[in-house]
Amino acid sequence: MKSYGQRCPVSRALDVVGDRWALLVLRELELGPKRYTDLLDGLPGVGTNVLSARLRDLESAGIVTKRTLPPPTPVTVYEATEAGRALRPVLQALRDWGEEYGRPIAHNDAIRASWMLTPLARRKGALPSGRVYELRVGDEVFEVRGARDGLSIAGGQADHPDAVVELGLGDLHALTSGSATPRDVRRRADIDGDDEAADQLLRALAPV
Amino acid sequence: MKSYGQRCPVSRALDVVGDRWALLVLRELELGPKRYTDLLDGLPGVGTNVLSARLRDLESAGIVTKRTLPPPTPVTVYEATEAGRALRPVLQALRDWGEEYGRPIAHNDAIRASWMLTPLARRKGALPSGRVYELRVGDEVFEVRGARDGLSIAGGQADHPDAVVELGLGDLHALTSGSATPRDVRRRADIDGDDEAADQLLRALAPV
DNA sequence: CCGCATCCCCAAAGATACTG
DNA sequence: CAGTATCTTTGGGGATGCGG
Repeated sequence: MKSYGQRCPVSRALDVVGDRWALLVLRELELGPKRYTDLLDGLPGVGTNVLSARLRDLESAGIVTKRTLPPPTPVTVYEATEAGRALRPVLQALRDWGEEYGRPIAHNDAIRASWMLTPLARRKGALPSGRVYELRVGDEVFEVRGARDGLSIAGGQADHPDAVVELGLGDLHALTSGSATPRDVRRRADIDGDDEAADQLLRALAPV
Repeated sequence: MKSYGQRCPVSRALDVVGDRWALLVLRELELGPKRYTDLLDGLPGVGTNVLSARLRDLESAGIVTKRTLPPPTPVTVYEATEAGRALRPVLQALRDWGEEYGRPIAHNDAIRASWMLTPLARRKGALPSGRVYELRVGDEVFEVRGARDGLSIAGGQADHPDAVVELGLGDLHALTSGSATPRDVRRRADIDGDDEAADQLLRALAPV
């Protein structure tokens, strides 16, 4: 994109992340590194050329790094750098504003589990510290951990989780939006491991 | 712009304010209502057609309102609505990020006094409550007020200011960036009214 | 399959001239 | 002053192709 050419920190920020899809790429990387195709799936509507261009831009701006994981599965993943993680307050401010004043929800909007889970990260005291859970929604898998300052969520499988909970996209949406209780969802969820832990996880996903 | 079509508050926010120039229009309205031509001047590089399109978009999105001031000078001004003012945290987060990670400053960047002053608004306890100042930089005029929770800045002339301080763009930049002291700037400033008040104002503009 | 690059087309932005 | 009209240029959406 062309620079605004203004000596103003707002416009200088937008010179870097003001391009279409740019901030949404960062949103996708909030829960950890992702592969190109997973980014494509998390950004429905983006063209493959646009995504690769945006990743190149963000990489040369020092906001994203491309890393190749070691064998035996040499996949390349994209990851937010320090500067990229520093955009979290921007994303959070946009999220807060969008909830209240953004475009109204349309019934054919695309939807992803990670979009519902990201705002729950760093929620205070929702889960016992040290507990590890695996949450599966559709083909998305997340590791949820209880930490002393709240809960953390990352994309990918969990190591030795206390419980594995699998539920549908609709159930997750109902749960996080408050239109269903943890108890409601529990009956339709597929639970593996400690039942008590699974209950903790479901309660942690419901609004306070 | 085309909607992202995603049920995510971040993208739903960007559906409304993600267009080029949109957030910068809100930046220009942070210090109060502005006329079309003043917006043009505060947004160097924007085309007249693009600005009018953006204002129309933002108005129909309920973020900006167009108001015609009563006679004898029937000028039309644009003003941020409640939803527009609610974008302040977004602008502030972008400002913070841009300071540290944004595009580096170029020597031919355009520059405006208001871009330097906006981040100073609502600064805590910088000026005695109730005091009123007028600050003139080039052809931009601002009203600065001491309030109990900090200082407030608005565009336009002040009513019965305790002091009127006029200084150059370079001096303001030097002052707010810390490369010049209030004492340095004072000698080159044009001061009208209470000298003590003028000193207060200059000190309030310098970094803590 | 994954990770793009290329191509074509259209919509939006840039630039400038002009008007009520 | 406050825009509209017009033209050019750029960037994004969509499809396809292609090497590893």
